[in-house]
Amino acid sequence: MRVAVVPTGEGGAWTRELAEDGQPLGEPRLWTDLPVAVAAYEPSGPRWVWAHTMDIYPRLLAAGVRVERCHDVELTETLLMGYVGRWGSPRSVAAAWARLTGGPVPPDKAPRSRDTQPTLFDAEQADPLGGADPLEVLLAVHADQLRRIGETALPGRFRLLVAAESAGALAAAEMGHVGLPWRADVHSELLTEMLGPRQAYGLPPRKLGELSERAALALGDRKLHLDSPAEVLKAFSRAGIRLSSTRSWVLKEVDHPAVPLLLEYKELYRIYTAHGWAWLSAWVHDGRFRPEYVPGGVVSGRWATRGGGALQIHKRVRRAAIADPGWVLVVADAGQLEPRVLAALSGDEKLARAGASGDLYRALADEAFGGDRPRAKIGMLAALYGQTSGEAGVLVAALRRKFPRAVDHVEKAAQIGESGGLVRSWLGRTCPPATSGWVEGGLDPEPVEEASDSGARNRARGRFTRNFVVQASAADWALALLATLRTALTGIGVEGARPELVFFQHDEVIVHCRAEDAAEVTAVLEQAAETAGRVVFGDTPARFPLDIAAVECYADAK
DNA sequence: CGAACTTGCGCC
DNA sequence: AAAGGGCGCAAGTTCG
Repeated sequence: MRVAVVPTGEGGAWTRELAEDGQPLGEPRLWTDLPVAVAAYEPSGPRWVWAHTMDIYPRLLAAGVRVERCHDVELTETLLMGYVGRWGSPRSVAAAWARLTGGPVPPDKAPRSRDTQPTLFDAEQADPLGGADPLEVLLAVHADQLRRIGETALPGRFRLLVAAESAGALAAAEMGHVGLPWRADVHSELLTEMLGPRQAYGLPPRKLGELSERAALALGDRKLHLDSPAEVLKAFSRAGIRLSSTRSWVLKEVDHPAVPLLLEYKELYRIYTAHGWAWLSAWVHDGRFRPEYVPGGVVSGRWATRGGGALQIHKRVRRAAIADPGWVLVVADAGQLEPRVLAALSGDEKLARAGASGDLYRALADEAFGGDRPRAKIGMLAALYGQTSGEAGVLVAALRRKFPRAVDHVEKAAQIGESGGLVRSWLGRTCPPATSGWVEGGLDPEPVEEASDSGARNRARGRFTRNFVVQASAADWALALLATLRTALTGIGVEGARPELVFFQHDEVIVHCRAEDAAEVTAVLEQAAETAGRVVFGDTPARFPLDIAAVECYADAK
């Protein structure tokens, strides 16, 4: 059964039971309390149909209510509009309703920020519906979505995509709610160790000051401002060294006494600004780092975050992610995921078998690169990213001789992109069109470019679509893993001390659990990875094993 | 003055 | 001649 739910704006909710095809089964029901309504239905295992998980579910979690399944209408609308090449069209329920009824399509609101708490269908939103009943509108849009899903080329896969995307949104809200265990005291000590003690507001820590002073002196300008690339370039040029940029890989090639100082400064400065004390006080509270995940925030289906930079936690500060006493972090990452996904996508059984041996790059090296593993890896990544410079082109050619199906698959995706076409992930997530922005009713005209520029742009587009098919299909798999996992974990441990999913980053998950539950969690993880592979890719010889480590500290996992 | 863009780095 | 995908973030820089 499905149950549609619309918050009333005064803390209550309207609900209505639906059949699997979206047709209403009973009459609308008014509840004075949203969490009570949801908690009442949840034991019967419904799929909740609601506008936007990240609006509703955090409120439920705050009230202690967890749900198993949902259909997120906004995320689904985004997938469906993307499927027909209308990426960037407004995705709200009101917009979908307007398209359905031929009314004027309201633009989406600006992205929700952390400190606003908008309610869908509140006063501000009531207008776009033109007085229509919000529950009726939700029902109509949902039923229409089910119809449109049925009309896609591969409805079974698209249904799975919608379910996985929606389950991912549930997981995102749950992870934002529970947070990654984070020891602020350990983090602060770490910073002091690396940077020197924290200074008064605005002043850089001692070690940064010393480094920048020494680097500036070495470049012969005591007042040189290292944070300004332009100034640094000028200083090097005065020393007779012309640089294309101040990127660290460029600097590494230069023999000058200021270079090692500058490189060390850059690394420490990075940690200071991105993961320093300011980050700590903004994002870590009560022993947990609580980022705001944005499911579907990346066109490829990867998540984004809004603040906190949860998907870019610097390796050196992972030392502060420490399990609660008596608990452990079970860290699992899908090693070599993208080449394995490519094997499944392309039906390249030979590549799949290479992956089945464990270390895919090792097997690749033995098969096609005379045992040279580093070259095998570069060749594979070059094929995935479209790199042709240096040695890469030769390595891709070598790869292609032994694994033609896999390499041809990404080459084909690149060709489609270069000629202006769209590509899709395995489950049907579609890449955005080449032009920068779709506006409702037509393409945004772009200024005419020089012929040479358009060639470069087409090739860039080809690299994008080439990578999209693999990255987005890997995201399909990762979402299926997450969906399987969050359900499977509820059966482990004891009430009040269940394992909790605390982190997800593209191809890696962290489960926080009691030490005595770690073995069971590990088994469930392995099983979930297996299930995700089978559910998403069906009958394929490709394997998607997880590297799993149960550790007290995140930094010890790798 | 803030907005919008650029640079360079971190993660995958 | 060169040709590496996706992001977020913070500081610097430029623009209105």
